Amino acid sequence: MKEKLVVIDGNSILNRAFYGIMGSKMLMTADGTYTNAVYGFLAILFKLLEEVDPKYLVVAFDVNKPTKRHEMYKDYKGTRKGMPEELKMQMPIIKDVLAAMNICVMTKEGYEADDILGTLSKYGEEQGLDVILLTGDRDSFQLASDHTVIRIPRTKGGKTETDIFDKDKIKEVYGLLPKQMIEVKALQGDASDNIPGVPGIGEKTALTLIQEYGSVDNLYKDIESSDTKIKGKQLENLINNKELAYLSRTLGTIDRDAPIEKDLKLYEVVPWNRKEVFAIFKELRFNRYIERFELDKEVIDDVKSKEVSLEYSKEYVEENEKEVLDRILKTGKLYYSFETRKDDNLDLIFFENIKYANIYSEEESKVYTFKFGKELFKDVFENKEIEKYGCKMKHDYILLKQAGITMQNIKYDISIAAYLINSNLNAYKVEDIARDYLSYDITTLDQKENDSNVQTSLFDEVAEVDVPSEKDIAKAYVIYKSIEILSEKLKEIEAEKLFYEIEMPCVEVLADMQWEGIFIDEKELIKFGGKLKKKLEELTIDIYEAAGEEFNINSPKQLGAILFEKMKLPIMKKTKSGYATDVETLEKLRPFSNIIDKILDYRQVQKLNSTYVEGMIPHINEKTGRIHTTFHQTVTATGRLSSSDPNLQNIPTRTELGKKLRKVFKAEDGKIFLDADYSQIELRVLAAVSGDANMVEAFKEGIDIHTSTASKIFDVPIEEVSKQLRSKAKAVNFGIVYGISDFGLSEQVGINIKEAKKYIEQYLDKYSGIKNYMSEIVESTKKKGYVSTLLGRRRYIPELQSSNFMVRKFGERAAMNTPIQGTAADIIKIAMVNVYKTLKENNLKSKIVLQIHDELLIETLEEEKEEVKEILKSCMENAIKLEVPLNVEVEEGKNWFQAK
DNA sequence: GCTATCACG
DNA sequence: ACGTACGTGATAGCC
Repeated sequence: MKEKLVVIDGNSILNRAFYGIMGSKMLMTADGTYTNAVYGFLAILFKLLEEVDPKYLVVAFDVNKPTKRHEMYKDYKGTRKGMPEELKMQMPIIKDVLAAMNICVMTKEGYEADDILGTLSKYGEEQGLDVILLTGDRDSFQLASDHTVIRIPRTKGGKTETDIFDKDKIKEVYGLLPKQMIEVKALQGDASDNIPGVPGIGEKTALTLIQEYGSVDNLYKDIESSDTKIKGKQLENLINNKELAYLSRTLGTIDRDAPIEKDLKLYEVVPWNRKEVFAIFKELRFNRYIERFELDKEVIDDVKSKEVSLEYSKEYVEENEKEVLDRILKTGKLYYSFETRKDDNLDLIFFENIKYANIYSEEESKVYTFKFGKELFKDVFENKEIEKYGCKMKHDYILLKQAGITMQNIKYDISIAAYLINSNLNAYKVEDIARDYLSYDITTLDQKENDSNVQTSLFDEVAEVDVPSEKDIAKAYVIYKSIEILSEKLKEIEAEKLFYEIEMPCVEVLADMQWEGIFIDEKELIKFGGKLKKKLEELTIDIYEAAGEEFNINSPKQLGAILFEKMKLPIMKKTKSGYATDVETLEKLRPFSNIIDKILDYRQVQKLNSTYVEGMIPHINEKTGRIHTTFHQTVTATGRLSSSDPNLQNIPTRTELGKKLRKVFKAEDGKIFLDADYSQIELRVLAAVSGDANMVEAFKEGIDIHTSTASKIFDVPIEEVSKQLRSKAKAVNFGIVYGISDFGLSEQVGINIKEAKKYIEQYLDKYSGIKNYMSEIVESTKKKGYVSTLLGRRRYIPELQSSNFMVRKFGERAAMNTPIQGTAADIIKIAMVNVYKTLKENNLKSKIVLQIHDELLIETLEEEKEEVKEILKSCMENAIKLEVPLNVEVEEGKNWFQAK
């Protein structure tokens, strides 16, 4: 076997990686440094190294200066936009990484990476090597030969694979020799490099011509002879643009004799400088790669020196605690972090309590650690005059509540600030913020501490050390230190009002909701579960009988085998791993067998039982008998809340059976639920932000919006809108909010794409304001990189910069949807804050229990009921002044089912 | 840990 | 021509 030389077109691959990576969420550090291209580049590189295991490896880059091609043709690459900033900033990073990996990086002034590929492949062949060129650029096909293949990566569902093009493959695809690809390009040109080619000749024609004539020379020989077959416009174009064709051929020809350093020794693959690679990966947060190559093992000692110069001192306060505390708090500002311990005996929500309180003194640049005690801290945390600065303060609020303390003046939560700055990240812990905004790594602080502890305990067998955690101490400092930067950024993006007036007040509201929880009748729930289980047994028997054998109905794989292999039902749709068996697919199979009905029933009942009965029971708090869901304020990209453990924002309501579950969510004895719902909030927001006259008017007039839409797009009078038409219009309205596609609408409504397209055209015709709004929002998002809600909440949409059609389209839909969903989220948050405040001010005992995006569930007393109804309606409807009225309906009931 | 499915707005 | 509605979280199966 021959030795192998791999040459990579660095620019091309980096570019691919930049645009190709879907989960761009995780690939940007919070301070705006993008890392996705570097990450993707490495993914592709590692994969290749694994597959090919080359002896020699070179990564070639373009030089950011004009090349000889520019001299020949001043408009060369003239249409190319500059690299987006997000990609440009990754250029030096990848070079650092490659340097640390001791990989040969090659550039040559006046030449492009392509030319280096060409030259090295020639040289490699001469040296008797097999050459593999890795690039995203199909121009390189001209370089293929018996000993040179081209690999083009493609991302497929997060996995990177490469298509291999050798001489034969090119013959197969294009019917041409590699060298002839140059000839094709001479005629076709290349839009991305602004190589002109012959006007009027595209890929198809160019291919056909070269297949027929072999080369540009031969083609013109034929044209210039008398009996050419080519005629008409095409002939004219060819004749008139002969020079362009030859210029394009020259421009498109890769130089195989660039004056670069040819020395195999330089290209040899050698071990990495692992410490350096580790340091870079650590900074880039490439933990996957660190683990994969076990980079952390040997380097842990080295990091210590590189890491953190946290500029604070610390002190454990053992006496005169009160005085020390008072002295620190003279500023009226409390920067704190808690260290907690597990606590099985705890009678409330969490199984942990506060062990130490770390408090940062700005004046002394010092973190004081106090043993936590209610006596010492109650006054401090309940003092409304002292501003509290922390991280994840909802959590702290509940920890304090468990100690009998109700935190007041929750002023500044850095996780919330970081979320507003970039809502795309998936963690906003102190550690994350320290890393992203201060370049500190505080995650290893205790490890180091432990290491030294272990050593001492060798001598002292029962050295049960219980010293305060270094990491938790550092947190108090980080909270103080990061606020400067976070606040500056908040100001920069004009999100201060959103932060101080909506999100921060919301922290207490949510904390209180979580603390109060919602009552659930466990007995009744279990009874309901019993019924479901019985039903499941019956259905199971029926299904087994219909199938002729027993199998696991819950396994899509086994179910697929039964339906499509054994029973030979028609296959409508496939998934990656087998047959699709989702509801829509099964619905279509209904006519073929009565097993389908049973399976659909089974699925529904199984879902209810497993998720909502069995899944709910462990969440019933032993002491309170209530469910304390966790509301998340920093999860969604749009600004909505989310709920987990359990998720109480997706309790069934769409089916009769599922709805019954809501009966077990009850108001306490003597109390009653109020359920307040915004009607059509998203469409109203759409009307308002787009200012579309027709839609605004419909809402002002109080006409049913779907009926109104139906009348508009189907061109029938309002009175004559049938149920069917209304329901179709409703789907269109929904579609619009989601960033409509004809395909999506056709799937939803069950019509063909053409018809769906017609509906949409009609819609955008009648609602021209919405049409304009949608195209403007996409444009501005593309330009700015983010969209904003009415209240200035930002969402970055890097997908919009993608060259991948699918990814970009997704970005467009997200850009259209976010201002709508996000503004609605802003509005209900304002409403919640106002409701909470008003209830409190009026000394009412009512509590907000749940928020379900456009709905608030309140637990109230009979005697407060009417007053609270008024408060709800007024706070919610007047949360914001829009071009259209907001409409809220309030229902009441003993349980959630009734109140809905 | 990933995939498929399905619950909600 | 690309393949397609937006935003979430939980469960089960399977590797």
